Amino acid sequence: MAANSRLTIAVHALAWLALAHRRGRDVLTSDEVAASINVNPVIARRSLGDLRRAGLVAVRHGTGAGWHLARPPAEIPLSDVHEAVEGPPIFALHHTEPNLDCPVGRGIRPALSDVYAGAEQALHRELARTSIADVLHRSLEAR
Amino acid sequence: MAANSRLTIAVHALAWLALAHRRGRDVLTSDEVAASINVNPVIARRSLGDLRRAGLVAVRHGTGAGWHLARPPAEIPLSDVHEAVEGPPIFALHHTEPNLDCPVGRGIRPALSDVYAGAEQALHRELARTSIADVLHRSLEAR
DNA sequence: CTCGCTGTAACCGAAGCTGTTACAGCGAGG
DNA sequence: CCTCGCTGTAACAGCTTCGGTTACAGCGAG
Repeated sequence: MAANSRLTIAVHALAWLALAHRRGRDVLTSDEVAASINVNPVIARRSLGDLRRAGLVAVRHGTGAGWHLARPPAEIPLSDVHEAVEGPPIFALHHTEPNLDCPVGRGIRPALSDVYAGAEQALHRELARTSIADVLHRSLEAR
Repeated sequence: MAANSRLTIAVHALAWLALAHRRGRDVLTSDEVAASINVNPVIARRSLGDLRRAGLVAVRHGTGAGWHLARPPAEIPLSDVHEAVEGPPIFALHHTEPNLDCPVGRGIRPALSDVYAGAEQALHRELARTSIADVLHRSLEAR
């Protein structure tokens, strides 16, 4: 049960909001979003809250409340979604300080930090190549 | 304490083996490797075991036993190390099957699988640009 | 045969994530 | 101004993963 499905949940929610809007539904409640993803409504609200803080969705309160996209789906790259829901970095350095009597132990951390930063950037660039509109389009045709 | 430092530990071990070899030490014991990384010897052995299964290091048994690189350090890209010690994939799909009554729920999984596969490949390509020899060189000069 | 090191299994504690319950806050509509 | 539905968040349980630790069997050079 313990893996990073946060990006999956967020992308699913955004794609569903985009499709609902195209069908004339201006807003969806968190329960409706959760029902499509098949997760607990609180999970959906947590994800939607992350997306709201990142400015990707907006919420309406009161009677007839619900969520809607804050931008056209073609202008939401997955890299933005990833940033919005991002958990811990992919790679971690040593938990405990390496042995500084060893020449490798003294200099390896900045060297690895550079490599890991480059790897995260590469990931980010790759995710930027796909938008929510792309995901929605491929989901609908892949049937 | 719960992050992926496995790649860090493996790269550190390989760089230390490379440096020791350059200094005339043909093999290192797992205790010596662990002392430099400052981790428990069993952790070092688990990592070295992964690297041995991937053909990156070799082990000598009996008296005078120890570990040594199976290839020159310049021919060990970090992508190979990553493959050797790889844990779970970066992104996971839904834990439970999405709601198939929703058009998004029906088609989103293959669409996301493709995106995630591309992201992992981008990561792999980026890691392939750096070798153990590069890491060792930068570690020694970054003082 | 001895001795040092390898190779694993078993277990612990910490941390993260999902799932669940519970409850305060907000605002449109009556 | 009160009601009602939905949002927003805290608190907790259960599961999994990871590193840390102990313990022990296996192997081979001398």
